[in-house]
Amino acid sequence: MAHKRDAKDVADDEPYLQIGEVAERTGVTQRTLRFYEEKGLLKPPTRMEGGFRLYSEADIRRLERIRHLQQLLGFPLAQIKEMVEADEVKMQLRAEYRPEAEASEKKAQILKAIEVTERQLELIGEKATAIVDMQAKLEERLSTFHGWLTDLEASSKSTAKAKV
Amino acid sequence: MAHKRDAKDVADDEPYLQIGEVAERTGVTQRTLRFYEEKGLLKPPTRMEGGFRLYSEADIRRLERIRHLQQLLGFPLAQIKEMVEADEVKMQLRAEYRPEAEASEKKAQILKAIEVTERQLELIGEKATAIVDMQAKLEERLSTFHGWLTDLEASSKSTAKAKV
DNA sequence: CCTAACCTTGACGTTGAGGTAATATTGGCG
DNA sequence: CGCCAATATTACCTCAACGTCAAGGTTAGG
Repeated sequence: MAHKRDAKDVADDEPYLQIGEVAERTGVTQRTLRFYEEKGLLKPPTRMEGGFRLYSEADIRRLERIRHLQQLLGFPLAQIKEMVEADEVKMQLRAEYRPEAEASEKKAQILKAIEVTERQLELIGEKATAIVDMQAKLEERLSTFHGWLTDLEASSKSTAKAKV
Repeated sequence: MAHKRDAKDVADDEPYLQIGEVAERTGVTQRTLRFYEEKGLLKPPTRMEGGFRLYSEADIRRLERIRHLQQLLGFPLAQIKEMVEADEVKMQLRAEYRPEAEASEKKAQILKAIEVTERQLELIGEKATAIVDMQAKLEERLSTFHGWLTDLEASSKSTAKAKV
């Protein structure tokens, strides 16, 4: 078996993962991880001296977010990127938010957050409504069919009676 | 290929369109039309003796359905195909449905329709719920931000007063 | 220091969904 | 009939999103 690494010379407290472990844990291939990095979807992770990538939990959360969005929305990676970046901006604001900051600064941050969130809503909005009412239509048809079915059973029963 | 059935002895009361007209009317390129045909998303349309394709209104509706689904769901064409085929089955049933048919036959048809519709729901179901609650979450965050903003304005007003 | 297992970059291959170009027919009009 | 725009078929090109392979560097246990 593989030797288990002692791969941390960064911060000993945080659990850093090498690319292979991330791949295994998330079901994403190593190639895809490098590819996402290349495309700017994942920020370049920290490395050990040898150059091996070391992913943080935050990196992994981001990765999972990407995959989720990709599955969910079927958008091209460029748009997925926009989405995750927007998330990141909001996280950032949240982290930097100090109640004792200047009001004008806080206001600016909140405005930014609002802008970003609105953009996200814009990206998914149309899709959401369309998919929902497609679903509604299907469900309606389904219950129509069930209705027909029960009608049918009822009438077959009555004809049976009529025959006797 | 053998000549399965005659192409253009269909009455010309129905408006048939050539590929170029379809392309123009729908915004889909000719290439894409042929491609979809190749992939089985569109059934081979009727042809004139020379071999030119002649599309019916039904063909066009199907095409538009395909494009809609593609936009909407972001599924691969293979799945889109499943979807439209399911639609087609239902149309078919609807067309063949005669109230004077045998009950057992009608029942079978309805059961088929139900099965197919359930499959369609299955295909979009998960996606629909996921996207909806993503949207909900975003909207919630948005209103939270707006809340913060009004809080902020309120407190700035009060400090202004306090200063004076 | 050696070696197995892991990782690196680089380059080329593949698949899905078409675009583009070349060549050959066809359809309709004067 | 002759001409030319529209169409058919075939074949290669592209772009995204990875897969795969090669050649070599890195890490840690023995």
